Amino acid sequence: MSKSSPASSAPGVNGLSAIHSQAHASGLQQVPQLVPAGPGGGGKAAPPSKQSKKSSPMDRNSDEYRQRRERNNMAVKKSRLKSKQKAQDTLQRVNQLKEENERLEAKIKLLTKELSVLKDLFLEHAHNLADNVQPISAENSHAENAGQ
Amino acid sequence: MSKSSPASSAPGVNGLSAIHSQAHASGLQQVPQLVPAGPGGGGKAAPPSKQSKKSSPMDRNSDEYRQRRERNNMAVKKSRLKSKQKAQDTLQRVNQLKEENERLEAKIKLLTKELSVLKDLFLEHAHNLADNVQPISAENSHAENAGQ
DNA sequence: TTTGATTGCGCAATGG
DNA sequence: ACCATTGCGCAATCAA
Repeated sequence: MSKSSPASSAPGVNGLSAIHSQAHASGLQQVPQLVPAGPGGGGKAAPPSKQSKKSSPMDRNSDEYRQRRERNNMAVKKSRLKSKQKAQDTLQRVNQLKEENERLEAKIKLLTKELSVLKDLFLEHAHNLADNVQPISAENSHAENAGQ
Repeated sequence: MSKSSPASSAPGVNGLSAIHSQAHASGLQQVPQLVPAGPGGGGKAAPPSKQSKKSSPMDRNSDEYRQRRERNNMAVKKSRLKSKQKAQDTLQRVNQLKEENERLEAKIKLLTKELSVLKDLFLEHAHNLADNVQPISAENSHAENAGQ
């Protein structure tokens, strides 16, 4: 993360048109072609002897450079593939979850119904029992007298 | 900062040390203002009649070119943003579904338990009834008198 | 035909 | 030093 992009143009409002042709730092490659003399600017009188790779813009013709680029390109490709795959998996996961959800909901519906039936049966029985227990006053309709 | 070498001359960059990969020119190269013959080989002949499309090399220094590029860059940015957002939404959706799933499962568990309890009660009653109905060879089993 | 939207790709900076 | 990620620009292609 992080976003330290060089300068680049600022899209924005645009007036866009004034600064073009500017070499974009990143996207455009214009290759300096050769490594200037190093940061020191002027001179560097021959430092020790080992300074070959590093501390220099690294020239793009270098074999090493090309190699690194190629490797990176592969890595990028791989990474992107992976990323895409993951996204797809996530999407699949959504469908999977949706299905399971439906399944669960159906089950709930079923259970609810079963429960309802059973409860009704219970009520019926309870009434029957009540009738048995209190058949005395036959006319008394409702009113649950509990106890005996 | 930086240099402004608009375009004036071709980079001179060299080009490619070797004919690597395809002619696809990707981000590199500022190619002289000339148009290649087309993507490699492809040879998709142009449709009959109607001349090819852009026969013009379309110079990259062109004002119009820069404008088009800029527009496309914006579009690309936008598109990618959107894409990223969508992916994020999908991820969120997954979590949402997962939550609901848990909720449903909990409910199922509850209902199942309730059902189980009711069934047991039911069996008990059934036994009681049986005892009442068939006390004949009843050795006084275990039954619990319905009492209430 | 034009124009925005997408997509594959390479480069470079940066994170690990 | 190396690979993995990520933002970015370019160009080809799609879709209106």
